[in-house]
Amino acid sequence: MAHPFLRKLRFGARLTPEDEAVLTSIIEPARPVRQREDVAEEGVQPNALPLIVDGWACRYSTLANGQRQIISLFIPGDLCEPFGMLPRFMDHSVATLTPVLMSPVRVERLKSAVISSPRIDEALWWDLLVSTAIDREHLVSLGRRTATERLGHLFCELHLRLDMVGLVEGMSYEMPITQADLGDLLGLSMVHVNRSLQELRRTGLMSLRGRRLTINNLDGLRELSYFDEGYLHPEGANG
Amino acid sequence: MAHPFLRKLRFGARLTPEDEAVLTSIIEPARPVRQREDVAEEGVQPNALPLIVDGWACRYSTLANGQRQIISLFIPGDLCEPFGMLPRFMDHSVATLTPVLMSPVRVERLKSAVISSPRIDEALWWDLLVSTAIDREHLVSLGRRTATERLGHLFCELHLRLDMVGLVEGMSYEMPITQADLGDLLGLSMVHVNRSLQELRRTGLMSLRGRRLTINNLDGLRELSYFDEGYLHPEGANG
DNA sequence: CGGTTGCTTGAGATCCATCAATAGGAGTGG
DNA sequence: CCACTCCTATTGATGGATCTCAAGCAACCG
Repeated sequence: MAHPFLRKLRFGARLTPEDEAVLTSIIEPARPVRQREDVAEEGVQPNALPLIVDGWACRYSTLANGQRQIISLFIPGDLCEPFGMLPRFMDHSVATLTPVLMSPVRVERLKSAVISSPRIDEALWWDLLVSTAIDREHLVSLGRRTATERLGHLFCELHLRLDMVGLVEGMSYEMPITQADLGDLLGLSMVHVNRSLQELRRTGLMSLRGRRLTINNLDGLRELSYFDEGYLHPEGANG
Repeated sequence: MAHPFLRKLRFGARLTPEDEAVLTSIIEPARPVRQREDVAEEGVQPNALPLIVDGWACRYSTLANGQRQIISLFIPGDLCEPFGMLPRFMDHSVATLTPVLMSPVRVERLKSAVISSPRIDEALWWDLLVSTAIDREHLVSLGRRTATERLGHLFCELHLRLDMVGLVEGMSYEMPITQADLGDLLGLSMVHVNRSLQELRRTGLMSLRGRRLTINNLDGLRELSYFDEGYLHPEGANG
């Protein structure tokens, strides 16, 4: 099975076999990172971007009063520094939520890949723009959706994102993070996440047993949470 | 007085007089846009980015139930499409909040300016990265700050952003948007914005009479709202 | 003036947080 | 295999934060 990074980028541009070979060659061997560990940039390599191969991670911010807010959620195939190719300043921390396999991607090799192929260039810009669109939709959730709507919207989004990298089986997928993490992601308390999940289960639209999430009624869940897949651009940058 | 766009970019790189001349030359004459009007990209020009010269605008999203969430707030000197130089898809609408003077900036002229000077390149990347940092901090506010904290944080941020473009006099500045707009920006109801503003006034940290906001105790307001100016990088990309 | 827009206030309901306690499961060491 | 601990999920009770509905007021503007 193809690398999740490749699988995802195929949605952003029509990559040729040569493009895929180039991309594959710049992904260095993955190394394990333990659960709940900060991924300092140097922890990987200087001038290298952490690419998730397996497991989930996040970018987060901590307020002076100790509250945590997860800003972005990263799943397999995601670059944890989508702006990595740009001059950048490290504003926020990146941490794993589960055990993670992570490959360092060297910036200079990524840059030469971009120069070598306009399709790779297109695919990486598509990835960056989709990442920022996800963050914006996240912001809309925090501002205007109720707890159950936030959860429903997240699960609809994850259904599409995980499907792009081949991690959906039928209508179900692994959801390996804790309810406390969901709270930090969605701006809710852990207790309220728990109760809202129960309410979602009661509607019958979805179920969550153990770490496996199953969507029983996709259209219903989308309607409940005002989900419109457009922002994920699964049809590519030119679609 | 220099153009607000120039004033701001000076914080991002050490522009030479030649750089500034190049930048000035690509800013086309400003045209007025009425209050509360959508700024369709074509409304300005194809392949041109709306640059705010005077007045405030925003990017927003509307949910299926009619609720509005403002995603980004734009003040003089801001490009309403910070990703403008990239291939992009129009996800969200841009609208004016006040009467606005807006200059179209042609993408191809911006690109050649970037190529002509590494300092212009640096300044524009700095601007883009600060814009996204602002959006992230906004997300943190919606997720984890109370109503008064959100307002206080916003006013601290605006104090710095407006100061960069010369729109702060002493400790006060014009705050020309309505309380309903503040609600849509901060994920609150108009009524609650009103009451939270009163509470902030009661603390004496700031006051808001008419459309003029005055900060009486900057450190106090920052502490109240967990404001850390770092994300705005007023010292430049290399600071 | 009369209409519109924005601001303010009151009352009541709802959503969500906090505090506290319990239960289950996974790992760990004896 | 058992006792222990830690982590996660769950439940109840209560209070606080915020929303909604409704009304009144002030400023501005044609």
